[in-house]
Amino acid sequence: MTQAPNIEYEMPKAYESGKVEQKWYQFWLDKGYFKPEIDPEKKPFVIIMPPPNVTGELHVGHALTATLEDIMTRWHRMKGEPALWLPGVDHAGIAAQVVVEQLLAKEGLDRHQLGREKFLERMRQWAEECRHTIAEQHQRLGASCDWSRERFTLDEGPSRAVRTAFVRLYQKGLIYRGERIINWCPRCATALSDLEVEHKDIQGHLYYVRYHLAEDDQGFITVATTRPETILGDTAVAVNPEDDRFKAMVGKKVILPVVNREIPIVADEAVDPGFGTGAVKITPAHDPVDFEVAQRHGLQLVNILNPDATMNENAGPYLGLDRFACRKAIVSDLEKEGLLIKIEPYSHSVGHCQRCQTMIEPLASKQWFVNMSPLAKPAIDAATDGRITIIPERFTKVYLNWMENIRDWCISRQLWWGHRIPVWYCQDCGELTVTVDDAKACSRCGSNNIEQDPDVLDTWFSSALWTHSTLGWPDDTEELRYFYPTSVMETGYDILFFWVARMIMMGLEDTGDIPFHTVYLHGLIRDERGEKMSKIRGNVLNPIDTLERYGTDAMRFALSTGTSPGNDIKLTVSRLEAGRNFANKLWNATRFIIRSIGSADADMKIQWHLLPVEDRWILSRLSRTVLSVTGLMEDFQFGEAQRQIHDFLWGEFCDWYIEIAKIRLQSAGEAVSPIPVLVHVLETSLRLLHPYMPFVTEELWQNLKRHLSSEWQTTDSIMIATYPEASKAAIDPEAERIVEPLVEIIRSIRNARAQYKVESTRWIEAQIYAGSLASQLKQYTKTIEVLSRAKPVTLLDSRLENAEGKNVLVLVLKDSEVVIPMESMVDLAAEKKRLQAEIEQSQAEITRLEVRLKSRDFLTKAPKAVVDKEKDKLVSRKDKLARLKQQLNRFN
RNA sequence: GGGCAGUUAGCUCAGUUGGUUAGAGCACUCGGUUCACAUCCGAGAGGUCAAGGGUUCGAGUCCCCUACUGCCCACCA
Repeated sequence: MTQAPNIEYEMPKAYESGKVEQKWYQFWLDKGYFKPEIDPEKKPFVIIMPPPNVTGELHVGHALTATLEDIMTRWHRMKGEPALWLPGVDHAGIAAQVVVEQLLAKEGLDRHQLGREKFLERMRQWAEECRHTIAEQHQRLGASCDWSRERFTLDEGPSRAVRTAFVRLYQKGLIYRGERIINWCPRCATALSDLEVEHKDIQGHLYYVRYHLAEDDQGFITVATTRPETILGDTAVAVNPEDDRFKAMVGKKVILPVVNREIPIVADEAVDPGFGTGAVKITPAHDPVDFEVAQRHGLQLVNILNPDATMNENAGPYLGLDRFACRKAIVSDLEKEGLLIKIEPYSHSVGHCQRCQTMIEPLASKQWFVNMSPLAKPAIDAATDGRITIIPERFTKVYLNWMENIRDWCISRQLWWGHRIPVWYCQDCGELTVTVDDAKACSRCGSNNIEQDPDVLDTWFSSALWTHSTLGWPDDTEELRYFYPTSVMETGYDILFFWVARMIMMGLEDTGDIPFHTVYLHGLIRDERGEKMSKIRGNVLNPIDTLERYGTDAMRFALSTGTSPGNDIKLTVSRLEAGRNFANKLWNATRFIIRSIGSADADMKIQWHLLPVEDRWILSRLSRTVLSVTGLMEDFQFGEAQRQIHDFLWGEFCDWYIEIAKIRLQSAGEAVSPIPVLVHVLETSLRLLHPYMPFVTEELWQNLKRHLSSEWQTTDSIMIATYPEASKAAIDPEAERIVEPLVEIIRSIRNARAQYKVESTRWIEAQIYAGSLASQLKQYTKTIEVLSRAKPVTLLDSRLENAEGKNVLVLVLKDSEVVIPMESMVDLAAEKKRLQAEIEQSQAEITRLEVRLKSRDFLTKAPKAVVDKEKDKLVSRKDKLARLKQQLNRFN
C-alpha cells in the first residue's frame, strides 16, 4: 500500500511551482485510481480520448479537451461509477510525415534517400518520443486517464481493426478502386479527401481565349478560363444545349490553341449560358465537372501534370515547366497568336492543402474510395431518433446536412506513414487479394508473385474506428462488451465531420451499435485578440508554460469557468489570474479553518438542533449550491456549474460565513462552536470542486483530514471520495430570511461610513429598528458591530418616527431602519437628494407593480405563486416608500 | 449560392423549460498595514440586453425582419 505523501504545510507558491501537483499525481497513479474495475453490477462511464497527433507537443486546445474530459471522468468516478478514460495518440498520417520530413530536410536528407523502411523506423522513433511527451503533459494537466489502456493507432490491435474494417467493407462492395477526380497536393505528393482541402478566395483572372473552328477560318468560339495552362489538357468545348448562340456549332470541331489539336464542341446541361461566354473548355483530367462531362460524352482524358505539378510530356513544348510558369508562358503565347481576347480580374475560391497550404490540383487518378451513402443512413437515424445526442444541439443540423449530402471518401494516400492498404496485386493473373493477414499468394491463381498496394490509408480511417478498436474490436473482448458503447465523445466542433461523423458511421457498421451516447463539442481557443491559435501565426500558447506560471488548476479554471459548449474561448491573462486567485483564496480559507480546529475540541459533530441561524443559513446555501451544481453537470453545463461553486465559496462562505464565525471563535464560551460547520462546508465544497481543480482540492482536503478524527478518514483521497449529494432537508428558507436583512444592515452601515468618509479606525453608533425580525437579530448586534465597525449597536423597540436633530442619519432598508448619529452635521442637501432618488425609484417600482396587479389578465393567467410574490412585494415596497417619505419630511 | 452562430457594463464573457431591481472577472473611482488571504478586504460608479416589429399577463430568453461580425458547407469555368 502506498502511503499518502507527507504533507508539509506549504504556501501557495509551492502549489504553483508544480511540486504539489506532481506529488499528488504520482500518488493517484500509485494507488491505481485511474483504472476502473469491471463490475457487471454497475454501469460504467466511458470517454475515449481524442488521440492527439504525434506531431510535437500539446497545445491549449488539448488542455481544454483534457480539462473537460477530466471533469466528467472525475465526477462520475466520485459518484461511484467505474469510470474509464482511455488515452491514446494518433499517427496522424500526412501531418506527422510532414514534420519528420522537415526534420530530415534540416539534415540535408529526404525520405527517398532513406528508403521506406529506414524512413518508417525514423517515424516510429519520432512517434514514440511524442507519445512520451504527450503522456507527460497530460499528467501535468491532471488527466485521470487509464494509462494501462493507452493506445496508439498503429499498435497491433488498432491496426488489425483497420484491416478488418477495410476487408469487410471491400467484401460488401462499399470499398472500391477507381479513377476519379481527386484533390492532389503537389507538395505532399498524395491524394486528399475533400475535407482535407481548405477553400480560400483568391484574387485571380478570367482569361478569354478564342478557339478557331477547324473547317472554317473565320468562325471561332470564345471560352473563359481561370487556368489557361489547362488548355493543354482540353478535349472538348461544351455549350448548353438550349443556348441558341451555339446550337449550330455543336458537333463541329475547334482547333485547340497552342497545341493545335482538334477537339469537338459538345452540348451539356452542366454549362451555365449566363457565365463567361457561355462556352466552356473541357479539361476532364483536371476538373471534376469536366470529368463528368467527359464521361457523358465519351471524351478522352489528357493528364498534363507530373505529381509535383510540373508539366508532363502531354504538355508538349511546356514540358517540365512549373504549373504557374506554364500559365504565364501560355498566356504570353496566346497573346502573340492573337487568341487572347481579354483578361478580367476575377475572385474565385481555390482549394489548398490543409496541412501545407499548397494549392491543390484536381486530378484524375486511380484511388481507393468508400461508398458512403449506405453508411450514412444508419448514422442519420442514430442522431434523429435520439440514440445520439449532440451538444450543443445546433450541431445536429450541421451533422445531418453533411450526412445527407455525403460524397464518397477517397481513403488512399501516397504516403509511407500509416496503415498499408491490405490489398495485394497478382503480377501474373492481375487478381486482387484483399485479406486481414498478410497475403502470401494470389487468392485466385496461387502465384507468389504478388505485390502489396504501396499506398496507406487516410489517417482518419483508423480514427473512425477508435471507439471500438481501442477496446479490442474485432475480437469479442470483455472490455468491448462492458465499455462499449461509450458514454461521451468530447471534442472540438472543428472535427465533427473528420472524426465524429465517421466514428458514428463506422461504429454502427462494425459493431451494430452506436459508438457513444453523447457528443459534447467544445469551442476553439483563441488568443487575447480573438484570433485562432496556429503555429503559422506564432500565437500558440504552450499549456505547460501556462500551468507552470499560474498552476494547473488555475489554467483548468480559466478554460472551463464561464464558458459554454460550442462557443470559442478567449484565453486571457486575466482569466488565468482569476483562477490562480481563486486557488489562493481556497488555500487561505482552509488554512484559517485548520488553524481554528487546532484551538478547539476535536469533535466535529454538527449539533443540528442547536445550530444558530448563520450556520443554518450557510448549510442551506451549500445545499442549494450542490443541488444546482449537480443539475448543471448532468446537463453538461460545466462552465456555469463551476462559476456557482466559485461564487458560493468566495461570495458567501468566505465573505460572510467565515467572517461571522470568526466573531464566535473569538468570544470563547457559551456559544455553539462554528468549527464543525466550517469543516463540513469546506470539506463538502472541496469535493464539489474536485473535478474542476483536482490538485488544490486534494492538497487542502488531505491537510484538513489530518486534523480530523478517525470517522472522517473515509477514503485515502478526495478523488475517490463520494461526490456531494444534495440534501433538500438542509434548505432553510427561514434562516435565509434572517441572514439577508442582517447582510443588508451591515452593508448599509459600511456604505454610510464610506459615503461620509468616516475614518476606518473610528467607531460610530448605530440603532436598528428591525420590526418583526428584532428578536432574531438581537443576538447579532455583536456581529453587526464587528463587521460594520459600529459600536454600540442597539435594537430599537419602535421606529424613530422623527429622529431628532440634524446630525442623525437614517437609512431606510427593506424591512428595517438603521439610525446613525453623526458626529458632525449630516449633509442635508446630499441626504435629501439621496432620499429623493430612492423615493423616485421606489415609486416607479410601485407603479409598475400596481399596474401589473390591476391587470385581470395577470391575475388570472399568471401562476398563483408569481401573483402572490408580486403582492407581497407591493406591500413591502409601499411600506418602505412611506418610511422614506417620512425621512424626507424631517428635512423640510 | 446555401446554412449556422455572435451582437448583454470600458474589455472578456455567463445568463437552458419566458417570471423580482440582468450577473461575474478584469479595468475604473474612493477607502483600507484588524492575527486566513494585498493573488487581499470594504464601498461605489458603469447596461434603453445591436435596430425595428410581433407573440404573451409578462421577453435578454420565443417568432419575424434589418444591420454588422465571424464560421461552416457548396463542382459556376
